Amino acid sequence: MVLRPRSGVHGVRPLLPVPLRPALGVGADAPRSGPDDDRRPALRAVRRCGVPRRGRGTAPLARPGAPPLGPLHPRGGRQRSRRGPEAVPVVGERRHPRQGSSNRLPDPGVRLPHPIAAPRRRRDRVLDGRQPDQRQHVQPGDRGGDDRGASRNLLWTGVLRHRGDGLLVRSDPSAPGPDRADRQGPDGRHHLHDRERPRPWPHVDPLLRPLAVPRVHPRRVPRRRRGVVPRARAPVPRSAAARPPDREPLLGRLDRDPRGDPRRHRRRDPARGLRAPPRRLPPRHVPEHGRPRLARARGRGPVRDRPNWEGVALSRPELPSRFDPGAVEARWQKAWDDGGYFHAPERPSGPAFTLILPPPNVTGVLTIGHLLGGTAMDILVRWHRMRGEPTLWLPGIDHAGLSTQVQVRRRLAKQGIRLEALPREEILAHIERWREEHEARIRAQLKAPGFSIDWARWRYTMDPASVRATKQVFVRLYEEGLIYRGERIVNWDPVLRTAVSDLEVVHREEDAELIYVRYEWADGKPGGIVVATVRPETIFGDVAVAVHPDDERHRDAVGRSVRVPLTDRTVPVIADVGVDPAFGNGALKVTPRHDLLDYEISRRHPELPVPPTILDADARLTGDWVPELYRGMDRKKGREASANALREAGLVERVERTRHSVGHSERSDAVIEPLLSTQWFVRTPALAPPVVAAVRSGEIRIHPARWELTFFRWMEGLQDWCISRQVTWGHLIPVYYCDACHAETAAMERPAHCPKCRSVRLTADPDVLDTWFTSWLWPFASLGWPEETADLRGYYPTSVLVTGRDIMFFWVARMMMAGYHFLGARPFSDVYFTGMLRDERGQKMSKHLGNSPDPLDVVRERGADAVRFALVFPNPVDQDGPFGGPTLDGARNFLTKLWNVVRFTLGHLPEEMESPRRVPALPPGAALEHRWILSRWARTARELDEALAAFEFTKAATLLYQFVWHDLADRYVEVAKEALQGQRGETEARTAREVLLFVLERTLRQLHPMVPHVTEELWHALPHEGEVLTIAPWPRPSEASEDAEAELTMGIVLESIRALRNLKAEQKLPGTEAPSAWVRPSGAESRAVLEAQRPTILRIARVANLTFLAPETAVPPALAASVTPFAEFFVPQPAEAAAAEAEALVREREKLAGLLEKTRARLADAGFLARAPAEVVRETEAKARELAERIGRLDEHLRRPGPSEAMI
RNA sequence: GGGCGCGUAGUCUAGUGGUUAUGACGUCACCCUGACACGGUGAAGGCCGCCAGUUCGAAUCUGGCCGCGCCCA
Repeated sequence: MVLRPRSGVHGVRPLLPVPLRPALGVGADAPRSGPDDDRRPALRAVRRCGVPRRGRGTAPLARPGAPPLGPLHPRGGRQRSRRGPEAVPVVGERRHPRQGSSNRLPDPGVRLPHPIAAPRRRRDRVLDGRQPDQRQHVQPGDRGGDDRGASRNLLWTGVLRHRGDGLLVRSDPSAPGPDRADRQGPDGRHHLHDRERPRPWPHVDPLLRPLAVPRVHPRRVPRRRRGVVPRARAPVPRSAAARPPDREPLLGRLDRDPRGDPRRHRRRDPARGLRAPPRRLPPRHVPEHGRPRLARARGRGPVRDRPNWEGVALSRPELPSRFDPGAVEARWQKAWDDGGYFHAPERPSGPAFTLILPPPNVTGVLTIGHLLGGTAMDILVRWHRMRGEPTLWLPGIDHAGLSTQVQVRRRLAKQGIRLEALPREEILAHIERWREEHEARIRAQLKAPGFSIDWARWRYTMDPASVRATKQVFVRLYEEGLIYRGERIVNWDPVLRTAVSDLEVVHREEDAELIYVRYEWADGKPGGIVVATVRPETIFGDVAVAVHPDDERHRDAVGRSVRVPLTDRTVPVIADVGVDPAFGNGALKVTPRHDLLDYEISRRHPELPVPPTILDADARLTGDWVPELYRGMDRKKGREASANALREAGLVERVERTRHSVGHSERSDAVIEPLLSTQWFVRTPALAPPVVAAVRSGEIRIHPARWELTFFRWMEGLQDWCISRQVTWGHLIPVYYCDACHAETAAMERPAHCPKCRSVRLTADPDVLDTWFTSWLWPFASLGWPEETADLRGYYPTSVLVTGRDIMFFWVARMMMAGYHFLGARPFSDVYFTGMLRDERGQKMSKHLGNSPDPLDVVRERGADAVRFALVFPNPVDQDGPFGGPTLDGARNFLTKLWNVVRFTLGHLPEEMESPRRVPALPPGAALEHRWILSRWARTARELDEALAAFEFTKAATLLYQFVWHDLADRYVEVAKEALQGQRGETEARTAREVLLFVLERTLRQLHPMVPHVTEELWHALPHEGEVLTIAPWPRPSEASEDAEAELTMGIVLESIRALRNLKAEQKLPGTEAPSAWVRPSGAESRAVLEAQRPTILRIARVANLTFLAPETAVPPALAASVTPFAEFFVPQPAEAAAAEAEALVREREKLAGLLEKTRARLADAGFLARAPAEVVRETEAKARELAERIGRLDEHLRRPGPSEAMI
């Protein structure tokens, strides 16, 4: 290493003065501009500051999505001080006059333990194995009262010196009292003292108290009720206890056992010599349920966990330290049900928000995919409901004719019963039983996640109303000539023995033998024409050999006749443009009844005979044209037999291996047999124009928009829709045939006689309708159509359709057709396609792969809210995203964080705190952080609304996640702690409480659509107004105002903290240590900010003091430095850190040099100077100056003498 | 074969013309800190798939190539 500086000074003083407001370009005219607008240069300037954060991160500032600062958490500082020398082991307020009576001031510099903490202190002591008495007279400057080293001294003296006695015990009697027993929660959960106290929150509907006061919850029963030595409180591990032992965790790490965590072992295992000498633990701390809570074991669980060691009631039952979804979810789901909040009004006042649940197959089981869609729907529905709109989420199930019959058939087959052999009534009875079983399960699956569905409006596609609607639609289309019965090639499922629609056919590539068969000339001349086929068994149905008219190779063959191999028949060679000359030899055998293309060719050649069918409903060879030998063979056997016969006859020219696409039935997986048969069809192309127009005009919007393209492509190539199915289960086709005159009649009811010949002998059509023929009416049939119901008037058209794009054609497009055709109005205004989920290995989740767990299981194991949040964060709902253990863990962790923020807040709210009706008015001189967090909230709220309006659920979740965790918990709570605890006076305390409560309460509302249960629970714990959160009004972002100046100033504070902490870490200073620090601001403005915020910086960065240096002051040696654009920060550098520091400095310098080089190159470019916007040029110049100066500073510091020569 | 989409730290992901490229998971180090160890602090980790082009300037726009996925045939 070239440079071996003796002293490390990290970074160089920046050129940029602190760019406060003037530099921002933020005027009153841009109050709502986002972070990426003209404010950016200034933000960047701060972000650019020279804190050596190699590799990642930028300054946080007003950047909502990019909080680079780590959470602020004072490690010691004031807190540590409190437990410091004068850590008197107060036993309880009433017994320790020293503590509670504020009129007896201690000596300056002597700190009393925080009164609230008093009981806990003592317990800590006891657990430490020390007697209280031993600690009674610890003096300032003494070590902090635990066994963690003399380094505390530094902190101690530093804090004291710096702050004087300003941090001493506050004596304001109106502040939260010192007696924890007096501090009631705002939630009304006064398990012990309700009797003695008035209800603190009279506005809480008393009816809800049983809900708000979850007495039933065993975890909430105060410890002392259970006896003096409570047992481990058994937060029953859902993992081990709740899950049947034979079941594997579904999603990996569902039940991560903390005992398996090596880190914990490390700490707990004295044999490993790392820490934590074995302590004598009270019996209750012995982990009994596989979940050793370390903190608890060390006695730091929630207060209510502990025995009442003083005999003093802990009057505030706290929330447990973690959210336990099980009981909470059930309780609130019941409350919502009982309250009828999800029942849409019969006659909505004003425009309603309507959402139709895509009806699941009644016999199916919901998958995680359904949960994804359901979560998206619930977010929308709850959001709109909270915005005060009449909101309907209508559920239902689909009779799913074909797939239901398949499943019932399978079940019967296991009992040795062949479904086809049963009479229709019996089949229907079997199906009905099956439906009952599954419908209950589906309901449970929809309830478990907490979907806010209007259960009272549950519908079924076999409801009488639906039957009526279906029939009516059929008859109407029949009368309009849009339904017809015709002979067409259909996709025949030989297993289910029914036709299926194109969409129900799945194509798969399969290997096959392409056999080149010579069709000999009929006139006996040598040679013939060679036809390539993969289906030699269909030779028996040939009526011609076709070649392309332009194909030179076969020009002479056209018009001649060939003998069909293995038969005595001769057929002509014809020319047709439908032949693909590139396939095989360019000659095609034409088998009209068993191939769509062949059928079309034969229709263009009327001279060809109409052949008999050679494959029956079971796809066995049959009919007169098939030689006796082959009759009754299935396709596979017939293929082998005919191929062998061809070989023996010497007609096989050659055989190629090939891959071709084979259609399989979606339901039975049977190979689809194209088969000419008589079916009913809808002329869908006639229904398409208004639909296409609607999407083109934006009357119906598709999200994400790129699917419009796919949509149009399909709509433009529409084929007639085959709607008849040869199965039992479904809506019967309402058509009757006259036995006498064969007239056909479509009618709602069976006619008494034939309208033509008056015959009374009529036969009903035996077929049923495609299930989708009912489903496409769902948006209005489920509302009562064709009756003019109130629901139909009030809730049609619906608002949003959320579904998977795999049924875009099956269902979505057809619903649009039906909506326009039958009601003349769009069925919905927006279509939102969810993505698909991948498992942890990136595989698509599907029932086929067996990697899609039952939503019920996942919800049971992980909790509904965690699952819901995991589905929208951090994974895009509109794209395919992963779903699994880590994602669920992240969601759970977030909920725990939220939970604990509320828990913390509750601990700092006085009893009389009221619900935050409006944004708190900040008194003059209120601390910066209050303005800052309100601004951050307002910004987040605005962006949240924008995201939700754009169906950007992931963005919405991310915004809230970042806000709650980074802004609120890590920064605001940490910074405002001091104020909250009353150490900055009552005014500040009140402001902090009001601001915290406001922000938290609003944020809970905003999170509610995503995670309804936990937010409902927490909301009731806080002062609030209204019955339930579910119907609380959605917060308006404008309640608070965005304050760019506050965000920028706070950014400087946060960045200073980061710089100092970073420096400390660089110097290998233990995190517990609080060194002295120096700062050299780059200008008066930054100096003002830093001076004003000095206490915060000291506390959060955990430095003992902060000395301001004048710009020209020489920096003492042995200081390491960090440079930001607004100030240079210094901390002492231990000798042993110098070398590492030097390396870091060099690396930093090299990096900056590289940047500078790039920047200068740009400035040297004439094109850049000429064409780039002036602002960009200016910025670049400033950047170059700053970089140059920082490099200069680095060099300067690299040359300074090291700490060995001049230790501070 | 046609169409659409996607390639950004080990993994997932944000980012639609000027950022020292976002966050999370995982990794490493320190830390049980009076809300949270499901936690805190700090760190390491990226030729933004490759090659051209457009542009003063490209992760971002265009084209080609490579790889992957989906849909249609």
